[in-house]
Amino acid sequence: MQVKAGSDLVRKQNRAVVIAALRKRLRLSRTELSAATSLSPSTVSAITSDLMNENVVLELREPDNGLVKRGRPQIALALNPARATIAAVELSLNLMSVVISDYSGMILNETADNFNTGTTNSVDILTRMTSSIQKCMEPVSSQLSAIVVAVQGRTDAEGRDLLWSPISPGRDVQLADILEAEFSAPVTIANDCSMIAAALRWQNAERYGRDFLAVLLSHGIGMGLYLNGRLFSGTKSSAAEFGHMQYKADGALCRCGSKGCIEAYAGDYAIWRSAYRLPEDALPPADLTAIDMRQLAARARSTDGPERRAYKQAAAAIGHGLANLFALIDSVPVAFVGSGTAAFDIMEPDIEAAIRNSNAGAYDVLLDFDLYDSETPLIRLGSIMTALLSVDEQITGAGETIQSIVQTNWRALA
Amino acid sequence: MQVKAGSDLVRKQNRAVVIAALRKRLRLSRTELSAATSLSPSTVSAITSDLMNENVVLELREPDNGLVKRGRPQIALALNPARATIAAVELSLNLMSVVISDYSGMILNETADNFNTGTTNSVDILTRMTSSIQKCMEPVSSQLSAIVVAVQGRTDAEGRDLLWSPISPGRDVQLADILEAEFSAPVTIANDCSMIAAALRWQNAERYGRDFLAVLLSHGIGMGLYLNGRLFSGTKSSAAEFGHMQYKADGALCRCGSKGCIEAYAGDYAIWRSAYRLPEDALPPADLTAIDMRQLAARARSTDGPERRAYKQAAAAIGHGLANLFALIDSVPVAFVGSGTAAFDIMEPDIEAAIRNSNAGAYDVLLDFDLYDSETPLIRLGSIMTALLSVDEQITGAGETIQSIVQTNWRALA
DNA sequence: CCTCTTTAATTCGATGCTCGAAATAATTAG
DNA sequence: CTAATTATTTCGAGCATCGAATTAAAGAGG
Repeated sequence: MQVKAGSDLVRKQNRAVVIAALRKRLRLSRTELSAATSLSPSTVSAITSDLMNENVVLELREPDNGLVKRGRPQIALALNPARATIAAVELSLNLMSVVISDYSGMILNETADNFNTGTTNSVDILTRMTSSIQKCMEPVSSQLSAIVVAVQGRTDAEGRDLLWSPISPGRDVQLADILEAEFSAPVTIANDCSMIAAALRWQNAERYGRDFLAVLLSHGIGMGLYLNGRLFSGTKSSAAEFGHMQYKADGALCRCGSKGCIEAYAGDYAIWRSAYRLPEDALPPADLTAIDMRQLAARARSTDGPERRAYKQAAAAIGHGLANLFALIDSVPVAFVGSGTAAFDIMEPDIEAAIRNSNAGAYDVLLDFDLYDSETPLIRLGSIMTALLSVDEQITGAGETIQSIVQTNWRALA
Repeated sequence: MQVKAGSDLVRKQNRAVVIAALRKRLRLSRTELSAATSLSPSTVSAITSDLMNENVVLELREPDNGLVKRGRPQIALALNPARATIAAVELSLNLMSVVISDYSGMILNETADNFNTGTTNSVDILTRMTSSIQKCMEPVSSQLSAIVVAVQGRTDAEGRDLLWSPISPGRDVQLADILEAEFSAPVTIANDCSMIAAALRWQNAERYGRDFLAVLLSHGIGMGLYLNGRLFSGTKSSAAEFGHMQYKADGALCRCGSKGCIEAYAGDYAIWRSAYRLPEDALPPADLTAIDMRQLAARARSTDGPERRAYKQAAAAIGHGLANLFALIDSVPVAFVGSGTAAFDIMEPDIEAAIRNSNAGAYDVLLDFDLYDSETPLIRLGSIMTALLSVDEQITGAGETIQSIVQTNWRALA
């Protein structure tokens, strides 16, 4: 049920509003903050004065922005870069990368560690991760305030444990607990596709404001989904396992061990397997390169052979999944991300056909696709922003929540 | 982005908390309210005094509850039944029923109107609906404060238009606008399965608190879903069209016009069609009775013939849909509702098998099913509660929303 | 160089909210 | 009839926002 409110929560909320405005617009005077937040100048004054005492916000006096104006000049405020330091870790197939950023989002240092993730047990991965972070922090003389680990695979709903990952044999690894003990900073374990979606939203709030879908087309198939301006996740795990919705009962073998998953038709390895007419229950080697796939796509474009059929089947599987998803949430803009987008031209017609041919197609279905060929920068941006926003939360005084008094219309059953 | 807060919103929130407590527990003294809401006695005093002036709350002096205690006796407060009157309308196949309730939830009057919905156009249905409501309001000398119409079919996301319904040929009927003009009360058009879910949640908050699923097994297949304590709906429509997720590409013909929907295998008409080996693209007459279906189920139980195969196929389709849904949201408790539950014993093993055989089954999947044979009382309860809670919203001062300051963990990308 | 105008930011008093403590009200116990 | 007990209201303190008045810091102009 809803919970009581007090004036302290009002302050927290308005502090959060001010910080969010600065996070988004980088430098704002008090007057501009007042306009942006619709708080009165006096309130902005009070809040920013607090925040300056807490070293969260700085006055930038230096740069006369050029235009000379009548009247007292505005003093720009900005988030204090030195207020906090965060780490964004990406763990993907055979690669662990670490980025350190200050509170303003500026990157201070980065490292990459290549090793065979498939043959490394979870204890060793953790050891590598802590030492990577430590190494990356060496030139930075400060403590970490937040760590976000973006990982291919399924995490628990609270973002603490890595339940399963295709890149490593470990299961139920309590990453967050261990890293928190090591760095005494709050740690979040996030699904990589969630971070992609977070990045898109940050980059382009216009287009990816409330509802959209990011689909990662790569060795495997992943998804990040925003609904109502919130990242969607499962009740117990990160879920949103688009790639593991079932396309065909008792169908092709998937990396996850089940049969018939969408990924088992649309992942790089699946397209490869199908193009080379390998048996559906065989897992081909995991070391397909982007070049291999580009050659495959080229052959699919040039001749109507098994390669093209493989891509068409992949498209049908993806379209089937989207149709089913749209049956549940209605159609939303979709951003396809990753190396698989290089062959999107081959697949698009069949993806569209599958959607139009389903129930979703009976309504004014929106087929609004964007392509982003590389996922890495998005995962990085999403992780950094997630970490920074979690620091913002700590600063505004997290923990409690003001519930929405009045939820939209009849969705309100308290 | 988040929006600023002021002390007026604190009051609104706390009023809402007080009203919600009274709505749930019916009669509470100020002391008990203070304990239930964790507001101080002084604040409860101030708020209840306001609410009594607004005729929202009444003091109940009469009933000495029996137990004699030391000290000043508590005065029970309750919602004032006379404060508002609401109408709950159910529009289903060949039946339109209306219930009038007072602000305390007591039913004041009800009517039912049987007619052939399939051959009635939307204008006539609307005429019948307004006159039904008027007739039902005749003995009640008051104005309506809210109307909820529960209807089989797809509504728009704001609950205003009926986009499509299997029971009537009309499309995009602007029910809410027209009824609001007629009764000058806020109107919500809701999907019937959403109302079923709302009722279950109200009835049993213990079990159906945060996350659960209601699946209607009847002539068609519908779903109502709560996630995070909120009713789930699509971005543009009520969506959540479980029955119209695709089970087999290019499969059996569905009422909705598409092919291969879950409903086209698991709806009563589909089971019947399959049991009688009618062609998959034929729509059998829509007048199957519960008795017909019970006989079919009996035959399926007694002999291993086409009837049993029909039910097993229905179960596979339902299990497939649940598995795909669980891939997205993780497994949740499921309440199966409606006449189809009478044959649930035949289907359960195959439903379970389909789920376990999918990716969802690889995790600690929860198979937690409940049966409710009749949907009508649930739809009624859900509609009444939805209407009452919308009146509560009007009273607490709806419109504005205090956003959650701090959203859980990293789901926060503002 | 001094004053006026203009715009930014702060200060101050008013108002609204919750809360704790004290006061008041309405009972039973004896 | 008085004391004890429990419920509710009243009152002052504390905190937050806001509008108006004040102070601060520039450019414009003679």
